[in-house]
Amino acid sequence: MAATNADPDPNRGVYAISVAAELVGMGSQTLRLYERRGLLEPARSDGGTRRYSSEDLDRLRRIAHLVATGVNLTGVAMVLDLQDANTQLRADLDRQAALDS
Amino acid sequence: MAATNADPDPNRGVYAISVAAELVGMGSQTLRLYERRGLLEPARSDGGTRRYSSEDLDRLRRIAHLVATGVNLTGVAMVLDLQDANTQLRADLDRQAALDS
DNA sequence: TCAACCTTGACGAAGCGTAAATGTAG
DNA sequence: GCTACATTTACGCTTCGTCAAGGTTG
Repeated sequence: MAATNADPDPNRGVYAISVAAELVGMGSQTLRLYERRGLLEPARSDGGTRRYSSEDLDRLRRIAHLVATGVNLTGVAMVLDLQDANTQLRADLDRQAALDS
Repeated sequence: MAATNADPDPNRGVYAISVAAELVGMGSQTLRLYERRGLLEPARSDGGTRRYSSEDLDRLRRIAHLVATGVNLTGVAMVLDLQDANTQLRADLDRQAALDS
């Protein structure tokens, strides 16, 4: 199979807060607020500066969509968990169905 | 199998708004608000008076729990749908697993 | 060195629950 | 006829997003 380890550039997809905020269309303060509410936990540098990964950005985009719909932050956390559980269940079901083919 | 049709008392489990509110521990105005936000649609009498069924009360209790957790009404609607979908998926998965026994 | 980061506190806007006013159903 | 229902409007309280102040990281 193809190599999936040993990323040649470990800094790829790692962004400072202002860049991450720009990429997802939010303000930096908003990203800090979401973290304080437990919606996200970006990595930190040794000095304490936040480092956003590509996965963090994906999650922020999902959060943005829910917030735009009118869901508050407590609801966002719950909806994200339920959506993930739902996705996992569908995958399990597909795998089970394949056994019965 | 046992008879599940032909309910001998079709009014069983049908309540006026003040009774329903008391049973679920809310105010009547709150029930009207939830209806206006699309969380619930109780039946109406010919004159327009709301009639809450036992299923309506169950749903109201689920709503109460989510609201107490801090989810707003937009989020409540979404969470209820996701929970129901989740429950359905688990049932499907159990049924599929039984075929592979 | 200085721009971008950090935290904390404060403020306006919107949503939620409740109460008041007025009229109708049972 | 009188109580409980209906709807609409208005009012406090909380949450969310943003800004400002003051200090630290890179």
